[in-house]
Amino acid sequence: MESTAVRELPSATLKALVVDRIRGEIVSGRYKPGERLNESKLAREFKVSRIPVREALTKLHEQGLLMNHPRRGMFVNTLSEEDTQKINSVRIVLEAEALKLCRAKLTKERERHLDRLVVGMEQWERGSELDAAALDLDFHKAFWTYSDNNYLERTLSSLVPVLLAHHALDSIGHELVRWRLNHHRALLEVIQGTSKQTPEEAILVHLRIAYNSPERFSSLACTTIIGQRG
Amino acid sequence: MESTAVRELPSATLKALVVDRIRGEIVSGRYKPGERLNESKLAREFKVSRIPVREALTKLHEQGLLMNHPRRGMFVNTLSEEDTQKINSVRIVLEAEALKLCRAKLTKERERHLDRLVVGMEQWERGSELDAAALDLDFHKAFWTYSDNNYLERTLSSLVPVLLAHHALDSIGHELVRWRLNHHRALLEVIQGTSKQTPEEAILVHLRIAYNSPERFSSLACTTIIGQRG
DNA sequence: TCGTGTTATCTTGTATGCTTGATGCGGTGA
DNA sequence: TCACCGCATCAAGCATACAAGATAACACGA
Repeated sequence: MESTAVRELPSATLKALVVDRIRGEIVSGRYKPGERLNESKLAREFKVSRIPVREALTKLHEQGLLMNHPRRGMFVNTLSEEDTQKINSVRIVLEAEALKLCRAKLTKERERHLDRLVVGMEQWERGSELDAAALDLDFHKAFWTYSDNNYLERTLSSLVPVLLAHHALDSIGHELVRWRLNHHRALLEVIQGTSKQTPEEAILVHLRIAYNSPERFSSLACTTIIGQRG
Repeated sequence: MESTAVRELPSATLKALVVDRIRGEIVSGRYKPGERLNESKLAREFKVSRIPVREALTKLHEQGLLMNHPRRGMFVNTLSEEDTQKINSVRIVLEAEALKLCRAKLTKERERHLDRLVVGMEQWERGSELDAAALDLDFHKAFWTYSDNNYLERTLSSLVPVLLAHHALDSIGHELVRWRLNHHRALLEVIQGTSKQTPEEAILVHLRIAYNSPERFSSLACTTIIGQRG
C-alpha cells in the first residue's frame, strides 16, 4: 500500500487535493460502487488528518458521487438504470436549452474552438475509454459555457459528470464510442444553425447512442400519450 | 446577545442544526448580503465547536447561499439582477418540464394535495412575507416531487431557494404577493390539463409577477431573433 | 506626504484526542 | 434450536489545540 501521499504538489488546500484524488479513484474504478469509504483509513492512506478527508467526502456527497448513511459512513454511489435515465431526462431539457443559447450567442472565435474540439474527437483512435469520456465532457462543457448562463452551466456540471463516473461508456464497445464521438459534429451543426434537427431531437439522438431510453423520465416520453400541448 | 444555543431540539447532527439556523438568519435578513461570517464567532454564538459550524458553512456554500474567498472566509452571497434573471431562466425550463411530468403522472390524491396547498395560499391574509414565501415554495416543491424524477426535483431544490433567500418577494408589495399566491391556481390548472396555456407560458407569466425579464437569459429571449426553430 | 517593507494579529486550515451512537457477536433463556 | 438481550468493538461526530496564510496597521525612508 505504498500509495503516494497527497502532499506532492503544494496546492491551495488539502481538501481539494483529496477530493480530486478520491474522485479519480472512483472514476478509474478502483473504488467500486457500493464500497464503503473509511475516513481514518483514507487519512492514513493519503498521509493527512481525518478533517480534510472528511470534508472531501462531504463535498463528493453533495456532488452525488457518494451516498451517506448517517453515522455509518460514506459509500460509493451505485447508479441504477432508472437513475441514469432520470439524470438523462433532465439533461435533455438542459442541454437542449444550452444548445439554443449557444447558437444565439455564437461568435467566430467560439465556433472555431468548438470545431477544434470536434476535430480532436474525430481524430481519436484506439485511445482509452477514459480519454474518450474526457474529450466528450470537454465539448459539452464548452457549449454549456457558451450559453452565457453560468447557472445553467453549473447545473449541468453538477448533474452530468456523475454519469461518466460510472463507466457508462466502457460497456458500449469501441465502435460505439467512435460513433458517439463523431456524432458531436451533429451537435455543432445544430449550434451553427445548419442542421435540420431541433436541439431536442439532436441531443436525444446523441444520448441514445450510449443509453437506453434516456428520455424515459422526461416529458418527451409522455407527449404521445398526453397530446401535443407540451 | 442572548442567542439561544442550538442544542435545544436534539436532532440528528449539530451540523444540520447549524445549517438550518444560519440559513434562517440569512433568509430573515439578519445576516446581510456581503457580510462576512466568522467561524469562531458563530461557534461561540451557537455554543458549539468550530467544526460543525465550518461544515455547515461549506454546505451552505455548495447550495449557493455563501461565497467562499479561500483562507479569507465565507460571505453571504449577494445576488445581482443578472444572477436572478439567469437563475429564473434555468428555472423556466425546469419548472415547465416539471409541470408537464406532473400532469402526466397526476393522481386523485396528488391533485387533492396540490389543491389544498393552493387553497391555503388563497386564504393567506396579511401574514408576513416570509410565510408567503414558505407557502409559495411548498407548492412548487410539491409538484417538483410529483414529477416522479428525483433528479429534476433535486436540481430545482438546489437552484430556486436561493432566490427566496434574498427577500425577492419583500419589495414587490403586498397586493403583488397576493396576486402571485393566487396565480398558483393557474399552475394547478395547467397540471390538471384544464388550462389553455402551455406550461412554458404559465410559468413565465408566473415569474413575471415577481421578477423583471425572468426569461432574459433563456432561449425564450432569443427565439424572436433567431426564428421559431427552438 | 506618499510609498514600501515589516510585523502584529486575526482567521482559516489541519492535527489529534475524546464521546456517542451503531453494529455484530456471543451468551442465556424458552 | 431459535429468539432475544447485553456487551464489546468500531467508526463517525465533535471538541480542543496547533500551524500557516492573509490582512492591516505602523514605522521608516525617499
